[in-house]
Amino acid sequence: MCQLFRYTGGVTQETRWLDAGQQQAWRAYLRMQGELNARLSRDLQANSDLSMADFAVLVHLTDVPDGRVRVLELARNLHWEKSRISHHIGRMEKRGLVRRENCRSDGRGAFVVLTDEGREAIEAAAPRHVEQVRELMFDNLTDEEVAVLARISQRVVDKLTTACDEPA
Amino acid sequence: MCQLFRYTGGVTQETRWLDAGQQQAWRAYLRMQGELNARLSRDLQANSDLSMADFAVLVHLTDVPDGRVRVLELARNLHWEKSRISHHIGRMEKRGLVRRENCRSDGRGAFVVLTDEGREAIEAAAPRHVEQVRELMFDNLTDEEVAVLARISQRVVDKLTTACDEPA
DNA sequence: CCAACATGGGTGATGTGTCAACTATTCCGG
DNA sequence: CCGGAATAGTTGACACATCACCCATGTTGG
Repeated sequence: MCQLFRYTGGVTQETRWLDAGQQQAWRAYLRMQGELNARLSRDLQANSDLSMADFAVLVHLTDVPDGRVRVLELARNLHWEKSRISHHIGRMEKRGLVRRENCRSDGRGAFVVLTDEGREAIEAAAPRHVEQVRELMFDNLTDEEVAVLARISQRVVDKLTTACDEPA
Repeated sequence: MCQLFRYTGGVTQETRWLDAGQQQAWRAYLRMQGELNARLSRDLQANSDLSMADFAVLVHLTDVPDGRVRVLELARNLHWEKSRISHHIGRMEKRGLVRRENCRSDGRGAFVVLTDEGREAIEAAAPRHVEQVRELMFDNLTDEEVAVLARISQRVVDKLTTACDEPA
């Protein structure tokens, strides 16, 4: 996922390849993305026995009344597919971090509910994880760089959400 | 992977939480990272029947004499673990994109070799993929933003590679 | 020469994400 | 009130990444 754009030959059509600066930025970005994720995941797992995905789910549950959310609302909020949520909730349920509950008002629906065990897990995990994000990312960045990162990310996300029909 | 840092209460220790700007940047970054990856992967798969990982391997192989590399050199270059490479090469071999070859000079060793089919696959896939990276990412960014992204990424990667022993 | 160790690489189990297909309920027009 | 469409959620098959462990070959000190 890192040397992606060394490839610059062999195709004769008029493809708009990346210029040198863009190539460098893209490779550096891919590498940061891959390794930062790997590192955070590994340490979170080792320290707290949670994956980043577990963490995201638990965070959202602590942030919602009664620690109860409808499954698809959780999915929308995390920008996950419904099947991903479903599988993941199943696995977390097995570990006792959450439990499912039927919804009275809509027979199709289900709630995901934070268990005490889940709450303890996230409260134990969060400080260390945040500290690590700070250390690996933000302590190395100026305020302006943080602002630019936010701006870039937001712009790309916007582009992604508008460009969902185009044939690519 | 996106609402990670709404969590700001419930812990009384003196944890250095993220400030508002950092939280926003972190969430936006996580979301960009997740969705950009998902989108590029999905389209690459749909258009060319390759994953990002396949692509990365094939790119490296086109970039090396005879399209032949030792397995661990490939791993080091992509910053992958050896078992990841091994599994992945196995799957790519089944699909005819690469093949393995024994190494005479070192009986333990093995080469990964690009097949004609693999070369055709990467040459067919690359232009569209690059075009999409441009469209989704670089066409939305000023030159300065690209430079900042590269700088940020590089600095975080450096931090990651130096901070490999610390207890997190 | 040989025992210990390092190195190159593979394997199987497990957790995870995606896609397509499925079930069950609810909604909505006639 | 009934039949079809939409909605909520689950399931199974598959690709993928990681971990721990394994085997074979090479290397090195005695």
